[in-house]
Amino acid sequence: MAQVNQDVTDAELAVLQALWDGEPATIRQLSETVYRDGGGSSYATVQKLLERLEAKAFVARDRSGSVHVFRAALNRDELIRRRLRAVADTLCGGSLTPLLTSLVQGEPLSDRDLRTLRALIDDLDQRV
Amino acid sequence: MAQVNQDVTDAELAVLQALWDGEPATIRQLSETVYRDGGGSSYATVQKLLERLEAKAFVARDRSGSVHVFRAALNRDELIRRRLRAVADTLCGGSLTPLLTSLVQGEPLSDRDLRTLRALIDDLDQRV
DNA sequence: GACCTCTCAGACAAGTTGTCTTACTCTTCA
DNA sequence: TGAAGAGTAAGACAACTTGTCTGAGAGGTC
Repeated sequence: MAQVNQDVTDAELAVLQALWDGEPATIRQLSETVYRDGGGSSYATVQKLLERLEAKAFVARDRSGSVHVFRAALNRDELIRRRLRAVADTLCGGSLTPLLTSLVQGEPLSDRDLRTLRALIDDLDQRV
Repeated sequence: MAQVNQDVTDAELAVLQALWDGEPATIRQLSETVYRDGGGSSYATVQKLLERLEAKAFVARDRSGSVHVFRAALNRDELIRRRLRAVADTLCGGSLTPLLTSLVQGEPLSDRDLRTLRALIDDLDQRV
């Protein structure tokens, strides 16, 4: 099985962001959003990026109309989770706990963040 | 300013891991650790990887002896933090909070993790 | 002074990534 | 009906990254 790189590159991410905001959209709409400043073949570039994103199943393409319509098949939270897992896999033997402690200890959290976090944990406790 | 890629590649990480375990070490020692299975020019490979790591200030080189000795200038926790920050920057506008909530909500945490986390937060609360 | 082990500098192929070109297919409408 | 315009499909391309390797030269040691 030809293993494609299961992540999103910068240019691909720009297209995804546009889909997260406006979806669903055609290539033309996306190329106008992403490459606002014009620039010759931006259409073809977006087309290629969408093709690659589709190959990774990160966008879905509706071929039913005469003009294809694209929508994101991966939302921001899923992408975050994917990248966190990648960090855990390469640096923590797959465990997510070190990431948690790093986040809580490392950077100073605002009161608001602390409260949110505590609420989340209380919630989890209840559910047990 | 020629911006070097401020991350660690897979091969570089293998060398770093060896330094985290055994440090400090010479190129020869490292190449024997990292490329246990032998393989011709592993020495030169490790040498190049260390050169690149040094350029990024992720390892420090002691040139005082006739044989250079290397040690890690970046530990695992710092690398974790760096990667988390990269995720936050590209996907959350720099905020780390979405990462936290993703971790707490996304994957089921063990009782042990929950307790650790709660203790960490209590600790932070006290300090305020 | 021959030999060994270093360091240093750079070459290299393979892969990735962003962009562009070309060829072809559909619609649409005069 | 058929020419024009807009779309899709496929692949070429340069620039860059990454892992590996080569060759030249320096410095000990016996």
